[in-house]
Amino acid sequence: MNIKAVAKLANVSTATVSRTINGSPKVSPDTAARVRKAMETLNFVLNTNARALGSGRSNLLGLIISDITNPFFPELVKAFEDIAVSQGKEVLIANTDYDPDRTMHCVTRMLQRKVDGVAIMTSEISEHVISFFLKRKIPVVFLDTGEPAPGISRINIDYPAGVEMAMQYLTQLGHKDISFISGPLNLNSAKTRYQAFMESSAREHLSAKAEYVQEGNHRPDGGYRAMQRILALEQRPTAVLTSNDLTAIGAMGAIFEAGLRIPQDISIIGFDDIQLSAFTEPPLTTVRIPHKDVARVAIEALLGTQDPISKEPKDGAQYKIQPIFMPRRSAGPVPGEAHSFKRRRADRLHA
Amino acid sequence: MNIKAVAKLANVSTATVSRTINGSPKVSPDTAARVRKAMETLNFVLNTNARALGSGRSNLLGLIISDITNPFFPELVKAFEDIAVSQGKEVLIANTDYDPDRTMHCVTRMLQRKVDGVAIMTSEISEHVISFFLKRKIPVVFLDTGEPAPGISRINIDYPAGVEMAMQYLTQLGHKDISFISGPLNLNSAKTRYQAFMESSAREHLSAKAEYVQEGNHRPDGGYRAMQRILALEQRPTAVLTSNDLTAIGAMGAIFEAGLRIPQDISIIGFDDIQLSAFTEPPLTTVRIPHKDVARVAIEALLGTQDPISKEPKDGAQYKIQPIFMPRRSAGPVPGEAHSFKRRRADRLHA
DNA sequence: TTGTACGCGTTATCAA
DNA sequence: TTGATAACGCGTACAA
Repeated sequence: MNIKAVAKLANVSTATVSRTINGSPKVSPDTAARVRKAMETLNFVLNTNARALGSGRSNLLGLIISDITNPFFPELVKAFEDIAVSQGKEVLIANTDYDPDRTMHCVTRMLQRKVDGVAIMTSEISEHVISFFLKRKIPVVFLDTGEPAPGISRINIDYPAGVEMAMQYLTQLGHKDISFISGPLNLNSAKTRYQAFMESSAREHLSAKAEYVQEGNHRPDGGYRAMQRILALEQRPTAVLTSNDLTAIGAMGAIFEAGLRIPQDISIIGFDDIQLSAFTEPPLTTVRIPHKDVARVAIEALLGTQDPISKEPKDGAQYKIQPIFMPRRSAGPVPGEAHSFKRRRADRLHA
Repeated sequence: MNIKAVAKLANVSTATVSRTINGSPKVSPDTAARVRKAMETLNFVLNTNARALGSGRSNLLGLIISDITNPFFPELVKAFEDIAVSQGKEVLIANTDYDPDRTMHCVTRMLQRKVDGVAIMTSEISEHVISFFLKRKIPVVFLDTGEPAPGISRINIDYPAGVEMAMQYLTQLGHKDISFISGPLNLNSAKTRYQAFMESSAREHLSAKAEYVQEGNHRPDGGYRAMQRILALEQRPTAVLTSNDLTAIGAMGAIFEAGLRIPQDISIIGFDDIQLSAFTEPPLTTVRIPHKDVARVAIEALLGTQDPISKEPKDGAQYKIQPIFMPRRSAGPVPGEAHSFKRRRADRLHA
């Protein structure tokens, strides 16, 4: 069940079989047909290991993410895979779980499998591992961290703009006491969002009480606990911004359990816009990260970043992705004040 | 940066390097040390393609799932990966999206990469593709479908038992009019759950109105729409069972939008117990599928199913997984009747 | 248009 | 305990 058996059955050389497989134009239609028939009857399956070994190319794109359990990532993975497949590439997924050891292990896997490019969608990666890829001339695209360089492309989500939209929305609704539940602050990605909040908060001259910022873990339980701490505060904020949707969902649980209403008593806004956020009660107002764009741009960067002639990495591109504000129903006017606030339709079905 | 360079630097043959890499006992400690040092200085990375080609083994376990966007699967993937890695295996993930063509493509990928075993966690796969794996003596484990056979293991979730627990719970709370929102009924997995409901419903002598069963799509939007249809019914049910948690979450949105309360006006129960279901409002009563057990058992089946001596597949094992009922707060006594119902604590933090 | 023959990096067999 | 060398299955010059 290798190329040789096919060649024998079709009465051609292995080279012709190989050419047929790879759609070479210089193989006569009828021999090609004969070869294909032989493959069919033999149930021939190409050995990609041998192919990669011989050609040096694996047709594999690596995708490193930090937490497959956070719905944002599966959505990203799916978009990435869809586009990759449409370009004739396959995807090798690796999950770091925010663990440095495991991250290193993921990088090794990518190297071992000779990927044609890697998208690193976790900011928890030491810059020096890039060199591993660069030395081997493997194109890299990063999300959310660092500067572009030859062979390295960067995708930056405009967090400040996203946070600003949310803050503007809240201040226009009369909120002045706005809390923030961050992600784990030892993570760069979380820190970036946190800083964006702090800057926006300063710009709007809001009360910058230290207790108004509580640390979560980007998971519901962290948001839940952080919200409990916020609710226990002497002077409770009237609105809460969270570092991601999962955090917001956890926080909503704590709010309801305290017998408060959303958004009448307290407003809440998430970040990411995972599919489920349209189906919480009330539907979650959030800031969407357009994950399809992220995926598209990542693959574009990976496939376009290597000069097809010299195999030298070209100058890496830099992409900026604009978040989109998604007003739903978890954020409303500040309590106790009259505001003209158009209550929106549910929007559950219309992303 | 191949084994040859390492051999040269360490003044040994490539065979010795290979033996060192693979921890062969018959290589003297000091030569091993010399080799390791050489690997270090050269930043040597093993080429797994070459290894797979030479040895015939890939160290790769395939995992085919149907919808990575459904949180149940990432949780399963993660558990599967964790165990696989702890056994020195890697995981190749493939997502079918319920698409037959794509499914076939996934199978081909597995074959091409010469996986050492495949876990097929989607029931949407024609039984004849098994032969592809069996012919090549690749162990297979299926979830939720078919009979065990040589080289094929099966994991069956006891859906009837799971549904029965939910139904018992509801009937004991006085419910007699219980609705069911199914998954897409062209899918085997959805059909199984649907049938379990129908049987349980008959057993409990419940009103088996045809309109009480509505078809969803295993996603929130499907649950939302199905619930709207149910709410429009002349005689509304007092409780709704759903085919999975995502469906339940969508249904809850529709209930709230109709101005009804959960569980005072209507009770709802999910299936799967995804992480988020503890953080909905109210927390979702559901039937847990213990995904860690599923993952553990799957890998056990894959790794134990091939006779290590003869390489002949052993008789496949059959495993039955018992679901676990997770009472939270979305199901309560039937409206308008006095019942002794202990309202549970939230349980958000304690799975 | 087709065939021959070598190389890819590793493992495995057989000698030493 | 180590070394030399033949596979493994495919791609690809180069030749025909």
